[in-house]
Amino acid sequence: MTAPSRKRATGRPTLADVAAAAGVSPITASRALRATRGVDEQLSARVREAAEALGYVPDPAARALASAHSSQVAVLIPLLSNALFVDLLEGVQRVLRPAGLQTLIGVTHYQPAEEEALLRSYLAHRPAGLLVTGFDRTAAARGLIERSRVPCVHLMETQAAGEAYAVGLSQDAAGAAMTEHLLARGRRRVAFVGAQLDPRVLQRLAGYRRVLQAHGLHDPGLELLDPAPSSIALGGVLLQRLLAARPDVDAIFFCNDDLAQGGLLAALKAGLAVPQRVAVAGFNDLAGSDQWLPPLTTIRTPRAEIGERAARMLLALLRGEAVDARQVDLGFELVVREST
Amino acid sequence: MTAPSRKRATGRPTLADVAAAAGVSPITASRALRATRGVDEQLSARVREAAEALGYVPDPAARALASAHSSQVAVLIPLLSNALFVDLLEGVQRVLRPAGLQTLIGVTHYQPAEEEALLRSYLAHRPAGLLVTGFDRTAAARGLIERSRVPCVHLMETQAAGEAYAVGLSQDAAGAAMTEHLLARGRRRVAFVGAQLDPRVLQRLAGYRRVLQAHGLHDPGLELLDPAPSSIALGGVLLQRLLAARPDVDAIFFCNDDLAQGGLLAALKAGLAVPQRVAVAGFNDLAGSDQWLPPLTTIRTPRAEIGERAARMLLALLRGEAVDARQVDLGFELVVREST
DNA sequence: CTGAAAGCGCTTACAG
DNA sequence: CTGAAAGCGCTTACAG
Repeated sequence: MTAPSRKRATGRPTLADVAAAAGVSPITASRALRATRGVDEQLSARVREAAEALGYVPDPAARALASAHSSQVAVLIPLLSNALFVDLLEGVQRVLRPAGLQTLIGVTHYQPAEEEALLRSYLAHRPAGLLVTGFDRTAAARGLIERSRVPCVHLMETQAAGEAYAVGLSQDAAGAAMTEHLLARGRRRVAFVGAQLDPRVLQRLAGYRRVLQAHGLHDPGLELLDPAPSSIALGGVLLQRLLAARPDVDAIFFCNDDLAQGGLLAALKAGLAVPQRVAVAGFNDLAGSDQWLPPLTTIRTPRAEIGERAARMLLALLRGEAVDARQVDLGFELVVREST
Repeated sequence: MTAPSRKRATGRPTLADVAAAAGVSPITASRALRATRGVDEQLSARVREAAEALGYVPDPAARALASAHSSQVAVLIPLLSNALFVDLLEGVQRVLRPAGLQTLIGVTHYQPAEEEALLRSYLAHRPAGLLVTGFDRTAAARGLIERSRVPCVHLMETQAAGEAYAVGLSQDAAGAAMTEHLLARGRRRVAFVGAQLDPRVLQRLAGYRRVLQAHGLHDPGLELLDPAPSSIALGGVLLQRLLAARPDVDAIFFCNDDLAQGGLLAALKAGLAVPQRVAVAGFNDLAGSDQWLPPLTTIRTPRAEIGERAARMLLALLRGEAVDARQVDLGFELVVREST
């Protein structure tokens, strides 16, 4: 009888097996493999060899149960169908995976209620950390995060962060910068076309307003806001709607590149000269915007870097290291192409 | 002293608390909450009330450890930056979430080695189920899946499934259908432009070849294959390269919409009349393709349905229910617009 | 239909 | 630096 019939065993080697093979106690094996505290280097090496030889893989469930912390980080984003958030996720995973942390992706569809439900479900898993988008959530969700005491870093925005950890950029400043650019190009009737109307779009809008007001050029009739989700198709529709209402418009600041791309296609279709007749700008610098007709002027946002930096901040928090700045503003870049 | 100082307790109510409140044993409480076997309806109701009153949330780690199965399903896809896979995921989550299963998303970047590493890491979590893309993986990865005995459904392809569970469409037939369409439009020098060159692209290529060969029109010089990742920019580049090499081409079948969109933009830029001078077709019917200039002829793939159907098949397997068909072909739709 | 016992595979907290 | 004991919060397998 080589294998004693342990009734419920899974067949996978356990820490006890590794410990036995290395001739140490399970706790010592545990400590050696986690490199947690001073374990004699010789013993440590023996344990690692034994683990290697047996093909030992720690059981995350047992680990989570015993330590009250899983090795998963929950990330909540509004949408997966927006390249912006995909880039953000790639940045996050690039940092988290090498650190042995898994990413649990939750998609909120811009619905606070959905986010709250996801939070409940994910918090039950006692994630090691939490990454959430922006600050716009239900009071209940905020309470859940706080009471869970799980370290949490906020993504994309830095405004209104208060004491919270956050990595992002000033959406307001970026909106202002684009508006300044359009004015510098000699435009005077600058429209803002927004969809989805999530907090970040509204912050860009605030920047746009501030600049126009400062120049005495703000005209509420040039703001076109639609709560529908952004898309190329909607960009075309909104361009038409705006032109019908305000044929005198000489520049359009679309709140993101999807809309702007659709706007440009619609302009081409309608024979509307861009930028001669009307300048067109976007936001985010998504893939393809540089290939457009004409190439699109936009704001490049460092979303991959935001993801990486936020993940590194979270790692620091998990390790109990000091975080020098609770809020990190990674800025943006105005990319001027032929559409303005 | 109300709260006895249980040293390592988390403060959250446990199954024992619920059982005590309901006046039953923990096992009965467990069974009542899982609705697993005949528990007296009265007791069951009492347990559910107690759980509700205490705000009890089962600990997934404890559950996983005791049952040897987590409530997570690992999904491996090549890329998140392709809308195709995002739609697939949405379909999967739409079915899995209501069933109480969480989705663990792994991105392989089309690298079999990366997929194998992800598989190792995810399998350590003893997922309840596995959803993987296609059949192109390392032998080691195949072995891992098999030995894990975790139910696995394959996505997107049905070809070469053998005994495996799979939900998808015949990429080959879709490639053939598009080629037939171009021939029916009177085109005779039909090019195939492919990038990434993953198995599904090659299957579309096979369909294309088969049809052209049947018509005696196959010309290897009209196949342009580039292993680089697909993008709008690459579509433009490949269009130029093809035209330079074969100015006589009268139709171009791009292996996906990203490339085709870029090809159309480049054609516009170059003043190349589409479809008069050359017809252009894509694959997948991504967002925006209907808004293009001209609107793009393409193949609509039912990826959301594939995700849903695969998830439902997985649920059936988890419940030990019979699955009538191991392979499900959900077909495709030829969408003819003005570009051909 | 219900339950007492044992166990899942780890780590914490306490000693030495 | 190392370890024996206890425990994390559930479910399985066996009785009755």
